[in-house]
Amino acid sequence: MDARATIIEAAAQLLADSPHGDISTRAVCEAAQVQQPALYRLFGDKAGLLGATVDHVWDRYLSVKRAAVKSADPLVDLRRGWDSHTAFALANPQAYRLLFGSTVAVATDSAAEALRLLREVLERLAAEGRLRVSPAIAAQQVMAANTGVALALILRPVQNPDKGISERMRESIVAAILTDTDTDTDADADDPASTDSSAPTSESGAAVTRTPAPQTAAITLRAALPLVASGSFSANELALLDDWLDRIQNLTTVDESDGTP
Amino acid sequence: MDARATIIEAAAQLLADSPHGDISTRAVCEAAQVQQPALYRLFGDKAGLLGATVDHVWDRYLSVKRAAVKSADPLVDLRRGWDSHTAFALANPQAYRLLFGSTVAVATDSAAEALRLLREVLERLAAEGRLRVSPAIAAQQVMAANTGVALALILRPVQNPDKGISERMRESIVAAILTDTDTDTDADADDPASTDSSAPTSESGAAVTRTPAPQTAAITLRAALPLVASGSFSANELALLDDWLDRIQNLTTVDESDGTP
DNA sequence: CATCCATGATATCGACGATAACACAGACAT
DNA sequence: ATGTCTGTGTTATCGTCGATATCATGGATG
Repeated sequence: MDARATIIEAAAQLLADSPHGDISTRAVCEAAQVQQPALYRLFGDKAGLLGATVDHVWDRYLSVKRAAVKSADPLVDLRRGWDSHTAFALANPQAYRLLFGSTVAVATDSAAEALRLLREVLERLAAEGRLRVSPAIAAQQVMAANTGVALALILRPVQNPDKGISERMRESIVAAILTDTDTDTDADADDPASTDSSAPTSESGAAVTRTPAPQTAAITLRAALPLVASGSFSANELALLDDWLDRIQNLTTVDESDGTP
Repeated sequence: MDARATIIEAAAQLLADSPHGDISTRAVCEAAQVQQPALYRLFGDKAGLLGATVDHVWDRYLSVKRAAVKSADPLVDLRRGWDSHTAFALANPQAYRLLFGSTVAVATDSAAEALRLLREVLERLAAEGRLRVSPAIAAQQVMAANTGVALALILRPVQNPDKGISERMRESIVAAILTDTDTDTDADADDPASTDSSAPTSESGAAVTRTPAPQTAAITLRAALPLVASGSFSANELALLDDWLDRIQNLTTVDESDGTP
């Protein structure tokens, strides 16, 4: 096998196994059965090695992404791209941190292509007159928000145990960059998993828009609960009421026209 | 001066001057006129030194933030918090990267307090019935989006030369977490200087007049209660919940805690 | 005075990034 | 065949870094 490929493979493996994302060139050389000068002749620098390694990991990911067929609706492709971005970040946290959380290896080929694919989808949306802002600005916003949630999930899993934050942020950004006439197709024509829990309150369908959402009311009441704490309820009653309000505010979907047995 | 404070000051200075955010304990010791064992006795570890340094920079930032007076409209405070967060990231890029772009020194006191301040603002919004999601979820989303744009501005200034991305993202997230009746200001908020006075012109009238009355929230929730009836609650639970909401909506206690005119 | 603890200073260890110096093999032209 | 050039493998080394062992000193306190 090519020595360069062997070194990159070993570096990628060590990087994935490293808990802190820091690997040493010596360890890479030992794993790849190569001396240090060979590594420095091939990559010139440790940054070059890391860049090539991350580029390789991204390339494996992008090859799958490139093979994906374009949907008829570019909005579906946009959502798929967001989800695959988040999935890649969670699957390769160390490589992702190197690419999006540090100044090492900026603007590698794969990262540029990822951004290019995103822009292509957004330009398709713009061609259909569904974008509220320019594709360049929309791409900036989508990329920044996506990296924000991905880094939060990677770096702070304990503070952000909620796995739905990616879907929520995705729908928020989608609603922000799309025109108003397009915000009705958000929650239904999507992957069958559980992404419809993002914004069921106000605009998911015609059924709920008429009545005030109980989630919002529960949130409001819960926040105002300390004002009534003193006189009328015991501590236990308040605790139980708070539990129930929490249950209501976390309800996923309340469409009465759907799901009722 | 305290040796610990001297070391932290020197470390902060070196960190701010470092182009890549990597400082050595030896350089810190030389700058602070201290031997290495002293540093290790005081901070135990390099991570401890970095954590204390970043904590110190954050504390300076938070002292300004804490001193800021609360506005009558929590939405104004939310926007101010967002802008100051972005400004701090741009003013202290290296410290910001350490705190939000790496696993070093997670969950320090200052970072926790920053999140707590954000949650306080969001809870005030929730108490006024203007929040579409729970304060915890809204805080997650706001923080993730804010760090996303800040890191994009810091790490990729050439790819993101647009300085309005922070304001755009801010309004997108604001529109996403607020209820529909409150989302009328996102049309144009590009003015970077007058972020404090741009918003309240059109909405502060409707917003401030809304009192954080638990009675109103109870009425709203009670009206929406049939939507959550099936599935999550038993008939007896629903009956008791309805009784309690009735008790809350009939409360006659006057809230003297809030002195807003 | 004796004991103990906090601080200071020197030297050192192992790991790391990076490179110099040298050896060796093949390709090619003359 | 000889010489030169080039690419590659090997050893040894340099300077830096994080971290620590070791010893000395200087008070406090009893």
